[in-house]
Amino acid sequence: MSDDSTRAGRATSYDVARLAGVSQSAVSRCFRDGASVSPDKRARVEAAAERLGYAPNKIARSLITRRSHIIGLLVTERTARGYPDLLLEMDRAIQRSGNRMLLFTIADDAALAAALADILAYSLDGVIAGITVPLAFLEACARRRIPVVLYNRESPHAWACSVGCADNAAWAGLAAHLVEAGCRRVVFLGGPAGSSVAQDRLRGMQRAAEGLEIIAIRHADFTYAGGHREAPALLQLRPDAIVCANDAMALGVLDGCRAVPGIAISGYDNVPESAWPPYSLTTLAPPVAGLTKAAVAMLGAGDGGFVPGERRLLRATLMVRGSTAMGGLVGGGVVGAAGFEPTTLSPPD
Amino acid sequence: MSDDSTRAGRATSYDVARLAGVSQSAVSRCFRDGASVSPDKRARVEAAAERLGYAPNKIARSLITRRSHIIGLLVTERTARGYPDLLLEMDRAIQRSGNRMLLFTIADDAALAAALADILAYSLDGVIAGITVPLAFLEACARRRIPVVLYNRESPHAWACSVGCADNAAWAGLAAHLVEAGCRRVVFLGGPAGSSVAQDRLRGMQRAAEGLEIIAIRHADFTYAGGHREAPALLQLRPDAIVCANDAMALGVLDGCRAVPGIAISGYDNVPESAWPPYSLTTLAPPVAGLTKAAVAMLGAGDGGFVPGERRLLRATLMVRGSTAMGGLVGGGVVGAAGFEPTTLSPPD
DNA sequence: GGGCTTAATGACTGCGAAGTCAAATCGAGA
DNA sequence: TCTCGATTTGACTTCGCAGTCATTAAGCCC
Repeated sequence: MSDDSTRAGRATSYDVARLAGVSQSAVSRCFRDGASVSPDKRARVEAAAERLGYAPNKIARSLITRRSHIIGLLVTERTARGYPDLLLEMDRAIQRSGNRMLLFTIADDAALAAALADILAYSLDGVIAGITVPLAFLEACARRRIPVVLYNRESPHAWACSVGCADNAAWAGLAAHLVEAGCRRVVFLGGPAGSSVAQDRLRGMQRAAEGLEIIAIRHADFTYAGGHREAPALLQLRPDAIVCANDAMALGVLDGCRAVPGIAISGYDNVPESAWPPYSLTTLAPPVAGLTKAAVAMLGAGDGGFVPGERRLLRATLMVRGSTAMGGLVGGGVVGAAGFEPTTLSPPD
Repeated sequence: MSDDSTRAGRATSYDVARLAGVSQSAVSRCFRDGASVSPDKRARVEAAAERLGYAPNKIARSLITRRSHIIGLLVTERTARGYPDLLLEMDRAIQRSGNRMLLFTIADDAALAAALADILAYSLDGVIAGITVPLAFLEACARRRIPVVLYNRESPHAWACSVGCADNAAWAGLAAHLVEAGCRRVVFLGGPAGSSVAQDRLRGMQRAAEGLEIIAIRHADFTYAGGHREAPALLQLRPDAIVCANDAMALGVLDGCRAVPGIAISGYDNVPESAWPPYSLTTLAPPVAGLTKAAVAMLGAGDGGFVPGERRLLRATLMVRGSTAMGGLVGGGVVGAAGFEPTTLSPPD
């Protein structure tokens, strides 16, 4: 056949209008809600659209509606690699809100600057930032009325909303648990200096360290390899417990300390691996599904509008496992295999 | 101040033109390459743009240039969760090509249909599919000249390109290694029935099984939990080796078999965890960075054009580790800790 | 059947930039 | 100083669709 459907490129609303014998306006009305079209006209239009494989061009539409239905997610490369479930849950929540997710994994300052410029250039419908962004960017978003939700960090600007994790109770629970397990001397293995969540977690532990003595604070890079490298130095401090700022490091520390039993080790994030038998890592579990849902909801993308400056806190829970059992870590064998359901997960920098 | 930069919304090229005392055309020319503008006029325009915080609206631009500079990535939820480095490497490669990545994680057929519709509706500049897509979609892309690259799967349509992993040599290497380790009776733990990579890997192993007897083929769901669940049944078959279609399952099997030493276990993907001491998993390593780079390059997004129907194969390598050492797995202690550099990774369904 | 409200309809404009084209400007060579 | 080619320049059109508005048709009550 040589009808319009075989030509290159896609059909436009004018093509459909011509084929259906109606105006372009009528076609447009058939593809958006709230417009009134007579049943027979709608049928004709839909038949023509079907025949031409027509669907409205969302780029063109967004130019006039000023809504792209695209939401940007800003994360560091480390977060993208270490917390796959975060990306997955975000995309799920964003899809459920009727939008799509444009991913910006940030490697360095240049990449961040480019990403922020693109967010404005594409005039996205909203941004979720799992990374610390410059104040000037928030100001630009405020001026352009672009909703912003900061993930796991507080907002320095009245425009941006934020979601975070209320983990004081969980930290207190961990501290009590460690005391009960007979620990006194604790080493805290923190994250990179620039990371705001690393700071939050250090403070969280410090506030909770009732009955414990934090004999040292050391730093690694939030990775398994970093924790593993740090293990010997940590052992030299002769601690009863090593509290790590995230699971990846804790797992590395744990593997680096297997030769020395009797040390309790904990993490933060509750990544899937922490539940695996060789680790059975005690950890603090942020409610990632809830946080992502809340973040997307606060953007006001699906339904209501964006309410600037809101802050939402969800409670973290303590997951006690074998790595802090009486007498410390069990030697590496199977330690009470339980469920390995895809657990919840994690927060970014 | 009450200049234009304080008003809501962003400045347009007309605003800049007015402020600079030039035409909109001139402003436009200043922000794209290949156009000639006199130096002083360019300076005036840039000053005005700076003052107004102007940058071209990429949505509006894409309407007329027909290039959105957005590339879609289609993956299953399982892939998104299990292979974070794949997403990361993809986004890196896409960013380097001057584009952005729109992520489509697919949960079910409805989500797939919606995603494919959106890919057409947003008229993306290209699609990389790490999931099997309907032939009709490829036809639609061909008609609209939308570049498509299939990741880890062959194309059923002359339009789409594909990248894949040449792993016959690696499979042969694994088989030889197992024979040398004294293995004869092999059980293959495959993936879900619908997965094309699961089938590829089964066939890869079958072709290579020189000197080995595949005494059984069983199936799990590509997850750690699935492998762990399957372990007891596998052990009942009294195999010398268990060859798994991916690392996640292999790690689960390994943890489920620790009580029974002397069984070689291998995986496929070389995920970071496979290098961790308690696992030290022998595995086949696909060149993920190379595959992602190739996929993006074949889209022709950065420079040249898209050449339909190309196929690119990159070689996988065998990573021999402790899990297939003489006499099988070592009991769970530290097994030769080596480097834990973020290893390469993995392929989707 | 007249006057009324409500629904349906199409011509037209605008979103914000890029591309086209002809006019204007500039330089260099004769 | 004049002419010819090359560079600048701005008016105008285009991309595809949604929204505005005035017009027409349809229902409805008395």
